[in-house]
Amino acid sequence: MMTDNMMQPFSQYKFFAELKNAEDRRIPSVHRSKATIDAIKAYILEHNLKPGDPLPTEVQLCEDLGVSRSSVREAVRKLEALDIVQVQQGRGSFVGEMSLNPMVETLVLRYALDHDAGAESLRNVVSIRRYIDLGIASSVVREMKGTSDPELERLVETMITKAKAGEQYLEEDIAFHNGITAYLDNSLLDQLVAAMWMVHQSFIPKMQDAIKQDLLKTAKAHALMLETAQAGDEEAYQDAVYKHYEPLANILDLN
Amino acid sequence: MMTDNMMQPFSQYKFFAELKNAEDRRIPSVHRSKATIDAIKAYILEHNLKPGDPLPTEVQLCEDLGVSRSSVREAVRKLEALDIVQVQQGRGSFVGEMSLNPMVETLVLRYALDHDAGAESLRNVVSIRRYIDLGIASSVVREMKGTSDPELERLVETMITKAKAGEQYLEEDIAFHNGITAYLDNSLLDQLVAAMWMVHQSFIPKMQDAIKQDLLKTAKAHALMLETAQAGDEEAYQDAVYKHYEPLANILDLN
DNA sequence: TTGAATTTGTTCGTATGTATT
DNA sequence: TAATACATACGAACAAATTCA
Repeated sequence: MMTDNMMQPFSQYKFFAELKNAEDRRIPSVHRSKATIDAIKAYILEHNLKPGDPLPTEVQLCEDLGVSRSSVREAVRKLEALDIVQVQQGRGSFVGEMSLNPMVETLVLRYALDHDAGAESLRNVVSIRRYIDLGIASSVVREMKGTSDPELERLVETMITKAKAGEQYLEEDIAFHNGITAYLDNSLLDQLVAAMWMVHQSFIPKMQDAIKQDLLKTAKAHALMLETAQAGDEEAYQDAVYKHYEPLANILDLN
Repeated sequence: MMTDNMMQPFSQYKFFAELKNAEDRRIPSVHRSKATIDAIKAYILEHNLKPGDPLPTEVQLCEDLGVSRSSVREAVRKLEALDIVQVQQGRGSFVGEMSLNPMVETLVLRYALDHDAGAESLRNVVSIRRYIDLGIASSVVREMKGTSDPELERLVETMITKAKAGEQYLEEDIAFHNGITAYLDNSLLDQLVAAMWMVHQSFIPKMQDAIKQDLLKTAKAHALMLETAQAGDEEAYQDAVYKHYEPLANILDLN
């Protein structure tokens, strides 16, 4: 079932090769939106455009592809939803960042849908966050061993201070985790961690009271993660990760 | 317990509540597409619809929201791109699966963009796959210890057989990894692993020759993963994971 | 099998909002 | 302030797919 879908992302770009060989080739009369999407993707690939680079105007695309304005607009809308294209009224269309934000949006909606499975859904997200933190332990420790990081230390300080004052520290929290993954030089990982964190956080407001008493515990776990990583102790780092998720694990019945 | 509170993070959907209280309230004249999207999302939430459930027709939405058909269509297009809505010509629109497929599509394009950094992009994806496999080791071993799994064993057999014959085993490969994660009872993890695998595989054709000689090595690593998991040996399982990615790690210069 | 009704797919023309110069 | 370029929105009309009598 997945084999067909799987190969699709690749073969779809063949369309452009055909387009090149026959400039006057027109898109079939039905389902032009899909073909138009492929054509725009192909245009980006062909010209090796990077995020922020301008795309042809809607009218231009209409002429080049031989489709109507509406079809082009609907195609652009789809690409916009995926953050492949950014549209600015009055200016034009540009190549997007292709971030994981659309995924966040979808997951947040999806996990809000069935109320019964809501708790389990949040459990899934938190689980994955912990899996990743455990899985990167070895690499993190190797990269951070013997280093010092004033920025991360400042974040830890701030989180502990805020925790003691009973305040949340959402920004510092994500900044800390991204500061850790930054050592791994993997931009996709950075985004994935940030995305999971955002889905996670979008559900947190409702359980603020439940975790409020554990704010300090989590804040100190961050400190422990930083210490153990810099000390080069992988096992202790993984223990710190478990401690970090312990308050949530208790609430969500994570095992 | 958290069911009702679960709605809280979705203050963005306040629009719909306002719409209900003032029936004649119309969406602002500019950027209706965004508001229309929110309204459709709200409709799904409000009616607690599940994947496959039918949505109102385009005309219906036009009347209910007081916007033109074009606006509704563009809004639906965006939701379709995110797999939040599925549209079938002649039948209607339905709630989508909200899968991670859109993310796969985006990542494949994004990583196909700059050929120079293409290798590093693939490196990122493979790295994440390995991080996850390492991170779930502890839980996998705990869940699989002392069990037996004819299906997984059959997959391992097939992969080794095909490897010896010099054949690829894409389907068996992903089936194996999903068979492992199945023990963790985390549907989002299943999809994430499958998604990363698909992004990964979409780049494989380019390096088929390079990894062809390592087919057997990887196939046997799968066998080792299964054995060590069932034997309850976490450390050996992690070693098996490293072995599993070794051929790729060499090519991609993973550390 | 035919045909009508329903629903989405596509096009065109027109008017308006927005940003740049 | 005016002109230009561009995206946003609307509505009517027809095409194509699906369903059902």
